[in-house]
Amino acid sequence: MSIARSRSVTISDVAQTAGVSRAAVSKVIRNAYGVSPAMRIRVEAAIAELGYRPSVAARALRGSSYRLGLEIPWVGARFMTQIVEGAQLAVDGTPYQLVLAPADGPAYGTLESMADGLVDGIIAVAPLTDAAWLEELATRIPVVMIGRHDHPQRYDTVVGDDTAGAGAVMDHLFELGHRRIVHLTEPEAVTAPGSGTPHAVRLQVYRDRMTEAGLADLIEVVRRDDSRAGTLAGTRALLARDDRPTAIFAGHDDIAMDALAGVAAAGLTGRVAVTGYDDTDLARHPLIDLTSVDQQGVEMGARAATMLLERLQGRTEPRRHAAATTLRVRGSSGRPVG
Amino acid sequence: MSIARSRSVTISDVAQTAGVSRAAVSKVIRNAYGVSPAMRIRVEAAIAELGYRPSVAARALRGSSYRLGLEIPWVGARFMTQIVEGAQLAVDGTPYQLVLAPADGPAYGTLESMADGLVDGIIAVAPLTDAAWLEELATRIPVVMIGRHDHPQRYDTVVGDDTAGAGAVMDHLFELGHRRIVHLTEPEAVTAPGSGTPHAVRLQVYRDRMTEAGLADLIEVVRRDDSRAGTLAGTRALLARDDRPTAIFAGHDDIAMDALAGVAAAGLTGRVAVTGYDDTDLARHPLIDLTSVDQQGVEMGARAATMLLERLQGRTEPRRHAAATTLRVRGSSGRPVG
DNA sequence: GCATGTTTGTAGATCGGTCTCCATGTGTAA
DNA sequence: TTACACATGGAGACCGATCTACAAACATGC
Repeated sequence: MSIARSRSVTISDVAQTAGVSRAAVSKVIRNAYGVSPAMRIRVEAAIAELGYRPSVAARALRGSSYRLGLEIPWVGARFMTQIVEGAQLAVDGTPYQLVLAPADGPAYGTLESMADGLVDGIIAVAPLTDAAWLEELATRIPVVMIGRHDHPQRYDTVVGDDTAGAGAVMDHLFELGHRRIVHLTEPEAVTAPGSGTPHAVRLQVYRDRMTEAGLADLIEVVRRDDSRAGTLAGTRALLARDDRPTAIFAGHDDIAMDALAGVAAAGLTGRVAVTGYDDTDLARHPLIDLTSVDQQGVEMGARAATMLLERLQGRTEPRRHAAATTLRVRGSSGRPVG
Repeated sequence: MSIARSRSVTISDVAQTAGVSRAAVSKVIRNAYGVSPAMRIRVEAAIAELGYRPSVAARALRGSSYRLGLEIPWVGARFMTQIVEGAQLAVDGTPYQLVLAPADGPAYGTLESMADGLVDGIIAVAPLTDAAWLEELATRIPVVMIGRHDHPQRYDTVVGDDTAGAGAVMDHLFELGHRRIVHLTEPEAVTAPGSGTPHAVRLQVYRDRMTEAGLADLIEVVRRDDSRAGTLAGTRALLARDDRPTAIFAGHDDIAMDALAGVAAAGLTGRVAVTGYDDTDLARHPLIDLTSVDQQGVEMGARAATMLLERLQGRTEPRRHAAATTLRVRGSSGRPVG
């Protein structure tokens, strides 16, 4: 007994039931000009009676799909939770729906696929994507990028103040008396000098501060490779040395979690300071208690969505929002030991 | 200087460039029958030259959008990471794209909005959604539900073996010598008896096992309310009592994290056993080291996506996949203390 | 009463594909 | 050579909305 897929209710069905034209129904649902109260009532009754819902595909073909696409690198990244939450907040109450698309690396494929008519606008967290390519994309569809330090012409950016944030971390560690500080960050590709990614900036700040403090020869950058296991091994090797670091400045909280795991595995919990970035909910957990930089991820997500909505209203000049940062000092960063 | 939004390349442009009809181009991109090698080459050249990409909206209007929708309750839920990862794996290599939609509660709105033509099929994690409503939805679009113990006629289900999983937890705690075991779970709505949600089943198993063990009067169910703060307060109140529980069986790992936080805040870390469910990546972290039930979330996500793809191929009889569970014993669950 | 302006509702083109015929060309069997 | 099957490409309807132009109805001012 196979059930035939039931064709859904179209605008024509509503028009017929209400005894009006399709155009009239369209006007009612779009709240357009030229509808008498009497007709509105009849049409709305018909819509309710039939349970009509406009087809997104048909709408998108002519006008807009009322969908906003939010591309994120990996659902598991804790920071993304903040971004998504913020974006959702900003979109609530508007006629727009948020749609998420997970992507890998520079996300060209995912971004293209969203631009293929799925959504009216795009918010993306894609630090590696080529700026020129994005400019071109932005000629086809409104775009807001999160976490880029570039100054684009056709899209908006929302970015944290990584210079201040990373600076606050370094200040904090120096004040505690740390000198042998390691920076644990993302792979090369994500931190290439001049690439303008948040992690490139944080890395640069680390280097600069170390140098300014006369600790240039203690500069050490460890990269997390793709596997968590690799990061763990790297961290352990680092901690096994005689001149092991007294502090680890991790590029973000997820990396910091790996660092904490490495420190714990080496039996050094509490004896090596660890700091994170993003102030994710885990950082607040008493068993983690991670010093981290709050860059207002929720606010960033909300701003990005708001900017996108503005663009959909017609704005074309680029905007840029820089989120302020606050260092949240917690138990994971103590004075140097041993 | 406002840049006009550039109209994108359509199938007609390609047809003109290649000197063939629109229908011919359509055939080529769909890999349909009736295309000579010569024409294929010309058309493909034109496509490449113009950088043509078919409009999803237009395609969806007639045929399919090649998008699969995955509805998830909350991006922050750790278990969802596994589901999404699995689904992504299963979809990779097919012409389909995965699209995520966050939802709240029963998700009617979100599910409707996906069914409005955005996607060709739906995977959803929505334990609260009414079964009859889903049956109706499934007449309009293929549906696969994750985490439901019902036996639907028109949609597929992928569900963990909650009876075995929760049973394994209780066995484990009993073996360790625990008697005063509290079950920390979701709000009432999610655990209503007979609702068939995973959490309702886990709760029932808890009750049954306690009763079978002659511990009926020690049964105690604490619910996490919406706020994390509330859960924490509840846990602390629980732990402040003279007859405080020696073990907390949490409904899933995120709840277990709250429980661990509560235990830590009460200064009882290591003295109260805590178990979770889902075996999320956090459970493996040495600072958390949480005993948890592995129900193969990645596999569940992958199965769900595969089932949906099968339905898109034409299958209509309902299928059901029950994932096996394995208890991962870690440091968070020790023998009763004090 | 008539010209004019304002509402109100409709007809029909349009968006960019898919898909069902149908016409033509080519190869093969009788 | 004729008949027929089959391979190939195209014409045109269609999907379900939006939106412009326009017609009809109605109100207003002189």
